[in-house]
Amino acid sequence: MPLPSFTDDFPAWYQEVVRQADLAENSLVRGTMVIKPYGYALWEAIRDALDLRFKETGHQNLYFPLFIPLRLLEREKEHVEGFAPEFAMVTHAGGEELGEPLVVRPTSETIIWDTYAKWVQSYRDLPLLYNQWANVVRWELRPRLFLRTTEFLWQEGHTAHETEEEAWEEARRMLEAYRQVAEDVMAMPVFLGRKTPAERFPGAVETFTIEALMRDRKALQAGTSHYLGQNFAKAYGVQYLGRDGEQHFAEATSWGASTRLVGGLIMAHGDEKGLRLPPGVAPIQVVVVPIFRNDEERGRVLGETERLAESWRAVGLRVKVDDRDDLRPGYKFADAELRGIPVRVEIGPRDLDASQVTVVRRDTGAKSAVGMDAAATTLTALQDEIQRSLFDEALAFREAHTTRVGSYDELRDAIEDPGGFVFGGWCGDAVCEAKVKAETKATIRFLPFEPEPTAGPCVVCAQAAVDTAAWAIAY
RNA sequence: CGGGGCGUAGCGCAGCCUGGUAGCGCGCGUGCUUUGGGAGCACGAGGUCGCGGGUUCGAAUCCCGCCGCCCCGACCA
Repeated sequence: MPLPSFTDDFPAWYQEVVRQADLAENSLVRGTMVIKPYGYALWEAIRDALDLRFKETGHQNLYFPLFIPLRLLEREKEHVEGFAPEFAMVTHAGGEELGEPLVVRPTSETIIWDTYAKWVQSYRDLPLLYNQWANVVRWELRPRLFLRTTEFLWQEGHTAHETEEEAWEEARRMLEAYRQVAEDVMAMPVFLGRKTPAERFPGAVETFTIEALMRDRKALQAGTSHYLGQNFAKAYGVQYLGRDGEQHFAEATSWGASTRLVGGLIMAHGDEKGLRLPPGVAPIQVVVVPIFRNDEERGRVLGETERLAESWRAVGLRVKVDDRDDLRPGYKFADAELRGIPVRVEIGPRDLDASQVTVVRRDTGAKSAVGMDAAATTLTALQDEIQRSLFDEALAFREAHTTRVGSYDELRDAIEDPGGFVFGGWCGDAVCEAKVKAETKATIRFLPFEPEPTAGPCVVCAQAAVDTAAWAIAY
């Protein structure tokens, strides 16, 4: 089945890619999804890349329960108000109405900090550098596979520190971990910055974000890291005896990234033919399609194909031989393209006669003949080349869709065309922020860490700017 | 919750206005021929027509009620 054109109808294209490439499908309860093996493999690759960086920075995994007593959530006022509309609550269990409703976690700060209160007595107990891989539930009105589902998989890091400085460093360190995974593994360039108070995590003092640009020119928040100050420590009574002999509240951070990243991966690189996966996350890096016309050729080709595939696996490539008996090569080519496999190798009688294989890049479509002996080296080098090339292409696309403006008219125009990110001065007033949102649907995605001196006055009200803001229409 | 639309085979749809015993494409199964860009032919399997009630000799079709889903408006990884 051909895909809908992604320039004409991007949402339809997205939905069909997810379906046809066997990534996921909707399940019975609205907003819930079944993640299928190929889609889950993408998540595993992202998860492993993140987990590796968490461990490298000294974190350990642990696990907290799914259910949280409602009263526990209510202790941090801003936090509970922020999440209350999205709660899924359990009111009945064991055949009776519960004395106290249980909230299915929308995030775990509350139960974790309530527990940390028992674990933290002294400065010697700090820092706590913990992370959990879990599912969470936020009741969604407008679900979309991977991008916004009622239940999703994610990781949430929750750390406790002795000093404010340490906690700020932690929040920035984990933002950097997200940047690395997005850019170096997923080949998805991201901007880093702070959120405005309106877009901040409920209960946070500061929220940092990585923001990516999708091929329909909409922005995607791809990961967030929060400096929580002492808000949760105070609400849940996490105090320690300090080096100075006094009681102090612990300093906190939290940080999360979710299965939404799979959606970002699809939308950052996809094209008219389907997915284009960077080798860093591709479950299959090389697909081999054997070609033959009769039983004699079949035996010859399949034998050689398996031998070559094994030699490529031996150098560390993830190789799959598409030996499905009932499908013709043309179908397999299209199928491999749909699934975004970075490199396709065709091996047929003509190749065998010339001691070569035919190599086709998914990202550019370029086809070349490579001698069998050199193939392992060539294929390995190609993975790096494609990884880099996808990143460069995405970066060029983002640069072509990033504008700097000095007035409200320019802002409006730039949101329409070229779309993407629009940088301009901002006075810091939520009224100006809300006005832009109401009139253009664009929100402030982030405030860059380094304000741009050229940004000029607030593009909305012309008062003095205190920040540069990056506006975009977002998912 | 306000506005618009849709429920018929695994998926996408036609049939409904003008009642007469359910059809098309894709997919699925078997066989033969095919195989370097999404194969062809033949045969075949598969349906409580969203649910309940009513009108009628007869309802996917007409009437009443209900349920569910999708799209557009206020929040969110």
